[in-house]
Amino acid sequence: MSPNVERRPPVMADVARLAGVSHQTVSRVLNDHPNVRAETRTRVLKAIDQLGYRRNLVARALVTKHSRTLGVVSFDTTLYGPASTVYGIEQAARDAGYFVSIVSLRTIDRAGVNDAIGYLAEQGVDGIVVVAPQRSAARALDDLPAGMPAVAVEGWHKGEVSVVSVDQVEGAKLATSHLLDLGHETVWHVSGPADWLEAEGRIEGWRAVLTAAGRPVPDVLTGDWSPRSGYRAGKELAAMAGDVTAVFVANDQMALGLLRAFTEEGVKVPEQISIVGFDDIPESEFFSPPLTTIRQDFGAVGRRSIEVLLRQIDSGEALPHERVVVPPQFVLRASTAVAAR
Amino acid sequence: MSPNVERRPPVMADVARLAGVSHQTVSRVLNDHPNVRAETRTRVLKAIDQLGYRRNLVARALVTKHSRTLGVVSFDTTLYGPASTVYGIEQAARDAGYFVSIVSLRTIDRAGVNDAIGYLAEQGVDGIVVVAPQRSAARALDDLPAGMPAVAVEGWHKGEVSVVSVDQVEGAKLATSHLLDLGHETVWHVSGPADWLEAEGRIEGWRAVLTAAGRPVPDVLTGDWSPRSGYRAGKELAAMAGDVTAVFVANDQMALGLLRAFTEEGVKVPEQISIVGFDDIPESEFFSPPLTTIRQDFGAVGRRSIEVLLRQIDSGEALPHERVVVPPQFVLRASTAVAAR
DNA sequence: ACTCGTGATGTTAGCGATAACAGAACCGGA
DNA sequence: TCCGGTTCTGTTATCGCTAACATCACGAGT
Repeated sequence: MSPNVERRPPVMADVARLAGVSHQTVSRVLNDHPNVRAETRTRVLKAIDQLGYRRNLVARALVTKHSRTLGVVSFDTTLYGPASTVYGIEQAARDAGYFVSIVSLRTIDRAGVNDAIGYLAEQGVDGIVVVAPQRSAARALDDLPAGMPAVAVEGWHKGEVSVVSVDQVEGAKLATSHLLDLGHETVWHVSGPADWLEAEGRIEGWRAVLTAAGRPVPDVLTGDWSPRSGYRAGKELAAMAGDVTAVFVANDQMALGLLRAFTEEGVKVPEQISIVGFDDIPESEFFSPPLTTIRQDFGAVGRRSIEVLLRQIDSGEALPHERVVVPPQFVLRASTAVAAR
Repeated sequence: MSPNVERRPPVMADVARLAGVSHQTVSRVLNDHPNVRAETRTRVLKAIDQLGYRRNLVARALVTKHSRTLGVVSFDTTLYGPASTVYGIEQAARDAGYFVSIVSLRTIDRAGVNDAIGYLAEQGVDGIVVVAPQRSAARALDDLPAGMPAVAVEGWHKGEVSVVSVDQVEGAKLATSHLLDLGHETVWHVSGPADWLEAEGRIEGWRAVLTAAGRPVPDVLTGDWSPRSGYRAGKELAAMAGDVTAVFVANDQMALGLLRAFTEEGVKVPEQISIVGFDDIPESEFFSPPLTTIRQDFGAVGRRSIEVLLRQIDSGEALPHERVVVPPQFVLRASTAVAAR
């Protein structure tokens, strides 16, 4: 017999009625508008509390044109890199008072990324972060909805959008130089899949160092980031044991595969072959032997990308495109040693 | 000199004007309402295409009371388990035509989870998935907004909400039984942190098997899921090498730490000590030795939780609480062997 | 010829908030 | 005392869409 059998959540007007003010005053209290008498404010606050009122951000977004939601398009957030990046993005966004809506693509291609961006645009996000590590995905950024603030992460892209990424080339140089400094004649490379920009950057840095030092540049072995592909590459490399003394592997998971293959083939690391990985996943320190690697600060990448994006959103117009580069860090552990003579 | 210097995105009325129909007819076309003449439909579609119109889901949500967005509250989505679960949730949600808004907590406690749920509720999500592997977080589910469809994942909870999870107890039994079957006198256990429900379930299963077999139940060593904590536990265990012949470790990352510690201490796996892990992360197969472990199908957990949640949303009312259990799977590899006599 | 049902379309009224403007109360200074 | 300017509060319009109802044309049934 209660007057409201229909358990409708309270709206601003209900609060206003209970507090004996207009709904606009309630709105003012909620938005910290200065011109509200302290006594009125507390009365409103009390009413809000009493009714368990929560503001409806959908209605608010409709009139303000701002949803305080950011869209993130990513690829396979199961992988350590994307997962960490997205985590960093989400943390930074929330600290800035934004929500994050995520679309995680199974396969990545221009159409898929475009669809995702379209959905997010319909949903009214204020800006979009595209974690686009692949060339095909990066291209999708060319046809963003006009005026939509956006930033690409880990996607090298010379075009119409700001980019935040770890300096892959530099990281690869660090790894390769380290190995050369240890006295190795040359360094082999197990790379990531061809379409990935990160894979390309790492090849580039590796090749640059070898070339600059006048060393022979061995053929690249190509993996797919998985430990299994590293394992296969490891078997190949083990078969050439005499020739190969140093390998730069494009990520830590593949490096684990190499380690396993070498163990099976009786190749000792680092005595016979030195290995450097890339990423510094939490496991690397406990591989056997602990892996020398290049750390990527994914958290920083996430934070910086939100900074760039919010700057665009706040300015309200198209800013010149930024290019933020996060430096990689060399981590020395036990998988590398002076070349055997 | 263009008439619309102000580049406002087109709205339904613009489309209607161009197509020479009312905005309501445009709405009908967009929502696949049957009563629209084919010729009219194509005309509208053409106008939509011509203007590059996208519907405003915020306005739609305001009137329909459905945002077609689901909220996900999780903890540290950098970890393999949560990351995979969230990925599965996102995929399943999108297949069902829902967006996913994510809040990733840094530290997990009742207040934090409550805040997150509150934010999502304001944002107008149609339902909430809480990945609540800790007791403190699971309790937050008791004060969900009334009428909000919700499901807990990996959180054992006897209360007022549906739960989807992998059968931790069963997994632990599988692991422990395997070790006993191999002839080990008893099995030691390195567990996860105390507050975690999964850690508790694994202890429970392990203890149950030992007790049922009338074996001594050693003290539990407690870790924090990290490889480093496993490493520490490994050092302790290595010091008791003679007594310890089999260890069930609560996750694969800690198992890696044990492996490393044992390698350093010259303890051979599986010759001297057998190890079983939990999770089956992609790396486990390439540990040295490859790790025998218990696989959790996180993708299935994500899918099932969305099924349960959508069922609640679609029914429009409070359904009886479900308890969905996803079976774990035993994966035999090379880190376990028959007990030395 | 006159209903009546049905399909196709248009008109109107909100959804729940904020923006913009309007009005009331109160202040100090001439 | 009166006036102009702050402060505080209320009223109205609006965001872009869908729901509900109204309207109109048309063909079938009597």
